[in-house]
Amino acid sequence: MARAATTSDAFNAIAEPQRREILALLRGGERPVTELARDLGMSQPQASKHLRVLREVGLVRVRGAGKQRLYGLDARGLRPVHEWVGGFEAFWNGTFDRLDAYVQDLKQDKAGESTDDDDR
Amino acid sequence: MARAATTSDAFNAIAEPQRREILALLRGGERPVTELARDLGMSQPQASKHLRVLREVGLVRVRGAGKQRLYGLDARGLRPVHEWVGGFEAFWNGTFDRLDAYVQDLKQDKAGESTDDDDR
DNA sequence: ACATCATATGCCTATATAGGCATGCATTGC
DNA sequence: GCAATGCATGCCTATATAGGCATATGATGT
Repeated sequence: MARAATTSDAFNAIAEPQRREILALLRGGERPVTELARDLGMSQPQASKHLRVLREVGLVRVRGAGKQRLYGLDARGLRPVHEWVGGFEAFWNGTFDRLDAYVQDLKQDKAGESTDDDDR
Repeated sequence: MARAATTSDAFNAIAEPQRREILALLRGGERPVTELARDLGMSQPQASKHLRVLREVGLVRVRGAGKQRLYGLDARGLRPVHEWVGGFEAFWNGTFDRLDAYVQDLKQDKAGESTDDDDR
């Protein structure tokens, strides 16, 4: 099987750096495709394709403004991502540093190998 | 070109649901591959492969404990992700609701087209 | 040294992505 | 209606992923 579709998830959608850049740019307000493409140094088709992905996962919205199509941010879909990742905050904070705990173990292991069944 | 490597980024690494589950499980402490595989209903080789990706992006660490290899969480790499996504918090909060703002514009645009150069 | 248990790798397949390019489609203005 | 502008799509390629399966590699105990 291949990787999950980029459109399956906000997680997958934002895995692509350029899409992240697009989203970042859109914080400044709505923009037409061409402008995004120019500012990010990508081709118009590429921008359109990335925007399509972002639209399919609901991170972006379009509205036609005459000849143009203005893309706007809809960040609500990022909330679950933020929450999921936030669930690990304690672990990089040092507050609940599981890492330290086992870096200790690591050092002890240098001396005598322990079975460490207590950590399972 | 293909998608960026899963190992290129924490963003890419966590795009895969099973890898997210692994990370979540590891919050409970270190675990050997087999156990992870069993608990998540995946094959041992698959677990090993996912763990390899997680290890390559630094989200996970291994330490040999006799015959076993205990995998432990190293969430520090998730911090940048959290921060990036957090940069959008104002936009799903309603605090700085760009979406509302432009729904307003939408209505106004019905009447008179504005050049919007102020928003660039 | 050997059998055993725990993991890592290799190989094969199906899928689809990002990107380049050309072109279709839509809206506007003349 | 027609030309022009703004975007979306289609087509082609290279790449590599997730997963299944078999097997190599590693460490342990006897």
